[in-house]
Amino acid sequence: MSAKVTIHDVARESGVSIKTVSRVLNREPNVKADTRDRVQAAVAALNYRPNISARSLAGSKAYLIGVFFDNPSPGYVTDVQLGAIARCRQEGYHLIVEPIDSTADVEDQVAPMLATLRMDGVILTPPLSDHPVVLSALEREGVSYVRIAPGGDIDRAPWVSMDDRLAAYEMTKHLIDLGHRDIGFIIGHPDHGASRLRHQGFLDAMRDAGLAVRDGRVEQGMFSFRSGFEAAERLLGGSDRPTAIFASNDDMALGVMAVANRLRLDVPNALSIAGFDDTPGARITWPQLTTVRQPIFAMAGAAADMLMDGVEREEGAPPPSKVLDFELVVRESTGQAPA
Amino acid sequence: MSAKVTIHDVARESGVSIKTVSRVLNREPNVKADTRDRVQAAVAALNYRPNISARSLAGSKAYLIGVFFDNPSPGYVTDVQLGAIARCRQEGYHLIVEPIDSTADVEDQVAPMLATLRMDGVILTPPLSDHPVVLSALEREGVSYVRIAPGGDIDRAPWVSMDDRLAAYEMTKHLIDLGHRDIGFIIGHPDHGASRLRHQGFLDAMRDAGLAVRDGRVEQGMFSFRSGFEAAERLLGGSDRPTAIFASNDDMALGVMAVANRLRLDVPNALSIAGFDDTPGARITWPQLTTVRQPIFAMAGAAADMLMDGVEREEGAPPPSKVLDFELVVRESTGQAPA
DNA sequence: TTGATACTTGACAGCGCTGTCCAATCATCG
DNA sequence: CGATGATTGGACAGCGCTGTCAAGTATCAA
Repeated sequence: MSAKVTIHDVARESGVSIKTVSRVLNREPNVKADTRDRVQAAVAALNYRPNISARSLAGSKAYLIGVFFDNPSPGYVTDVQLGAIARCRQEGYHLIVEPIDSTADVEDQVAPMLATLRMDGVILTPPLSDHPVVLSALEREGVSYVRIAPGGDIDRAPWVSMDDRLAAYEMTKHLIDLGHRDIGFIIGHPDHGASRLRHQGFLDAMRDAGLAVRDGRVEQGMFSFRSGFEAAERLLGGSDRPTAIFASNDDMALGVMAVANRLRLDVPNALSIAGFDDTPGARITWPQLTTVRQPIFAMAGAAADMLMDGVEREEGAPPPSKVLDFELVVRESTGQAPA
Repeated sequence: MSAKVTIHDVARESGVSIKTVSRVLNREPNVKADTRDRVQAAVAALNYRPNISARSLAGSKAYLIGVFFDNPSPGYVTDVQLGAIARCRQEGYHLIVEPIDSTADVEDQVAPMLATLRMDGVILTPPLSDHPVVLSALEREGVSYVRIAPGGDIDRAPWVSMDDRLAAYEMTKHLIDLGHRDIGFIIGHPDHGASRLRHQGFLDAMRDAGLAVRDGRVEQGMFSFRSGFEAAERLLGGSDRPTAIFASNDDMALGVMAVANRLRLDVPNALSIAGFDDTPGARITWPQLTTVRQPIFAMAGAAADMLMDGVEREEGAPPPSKVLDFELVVRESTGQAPA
């Protein structure tokens, strides 16, 4: 193990006090350019890295950002992590991941962890973005947080999102443009705020096109493959079936695809299927899924940025927020409506 | 923000010195039961949590375990994280995730991170388990690590694994028992140690059954859906095709499934398909995939345990290791060979 | 030249905890 | 009953860094 280089070594090497080294490290103003250069040279020469524990003990920053998730879609979680880390690395921050089991006592999981590890901030992923106990625990402990894709109570804290309603609207419009008139819809998990928005987007698009949503054409799902499968069985079970089904996420769309395969319905010629999220699974099927690409990577990066900037919110002003662009990904699972 | 409770508060509350509180916290011996109880009562009453930065600065433990991964299958990574965390929570440890991009300069990514954050240990997932630069960086910095499913150089450091060869052997045997004689195989990514072992298991089973592996029946894949798809096109392209295909992971098996669908080959009646890993995708298809369930969750947990125990290896003795059981998951994608 | 006003730098005191070392207390035995 | 060793508790010194505050130095107008 290489002997630990400390700030004292750097100070000695460059002939200044440790405080000045600290100033250079933290990019504080009021250091002569010449001094700064000498210190930086010493840092490089000794290959010095500040110790994060000492920094966080002495100072106010912990250089640690948490990511909380619950019962995650693996692809989503991984994307969030990658997006957040990409930003954190540049600033010397690290990412702590904390799965939360919201079927157990959430308070018991969150409170101790916040007390032991004073994180600079936490990124909340759905459905935790809307979990009241998590939010209040964070607030009580004074840990700032950013919500990804919150479903409501938008003025409570900073958030990053995309326009789920608009995305669902455009996907529905895509289907309508292909000639579909009778479209089925599968709602997402009721705990996820996005579910409502996507449903609304679907309804709005249908209304704006002057199309009726027929009875029994909207099914409740849970964002899981199985729930999509079961919803599709109900939707496609009789002889009177819709010509297209729009599922609120890819997993459920894949469930629909499985039912279609089983019923020997040709996708997309007999039935068009659309998903939402563009998870890896969307490409791991044939035909590949038409879906909406969420800017998850970018959303997480933006959330990390907000946390690291540590912008103080002014009294009365709305919290900072950011809406990123989605992208309609049209692949082979949607096509012209049958005549 | 609730005022911070420190070890001094607990000491005052329970009428002992801070050192004694520290002893109780760290389960050190030589504290009278009575004293221990008083301290624990005070800890509970004040809702005290030791500050992790102070602990790691003063002591030798950091209470931080790293998980390194590269270009991960999201399901795999998530499973590893969940498995590791389950153990870490009990001991008050936290998990730091660090994606490594092995197409860039690995040294530049690993060295600074190890220096700033003195982790107690690192869990390496494939293909990083076999990455020479990562291993030597870790060794140079004196950070202990556990490799998950290493492909070779087994005596270098502790590891956790399953018997990939045997699992592939048994899956092949399952196919043979169903009457298949002409079986195709798709090899995994050459950088993953497991690829070789799975291939070997396949060959061994064929040999033991007295079956020949025909020319052109073994294709190289890259563990991706696309590579499986392309391999399957070659395998199934002509009229002379195998009756079963065993892909080295699920993603590739799904690729095979897609080709089969496109060619209107009935699975499993005309073609049996087997995968490996039991990723979520294995169930997100129809028919569902026969595959091998890797005990990823358990392997990660075991790795975390090894790290937290911090067992010192004796000179000359082989490093600790653990081989966990796999499980053959027979679902609908494999069936009797056609007559 | 002088005082006022920047700008730079450093001394020092902790942050909250553990490791070391010593003192006090207790049990046990010849 | 004193001596011996084991058990238990506490004082104290940092771990490596940042925040505070004050001192030193350069700059400029009067």
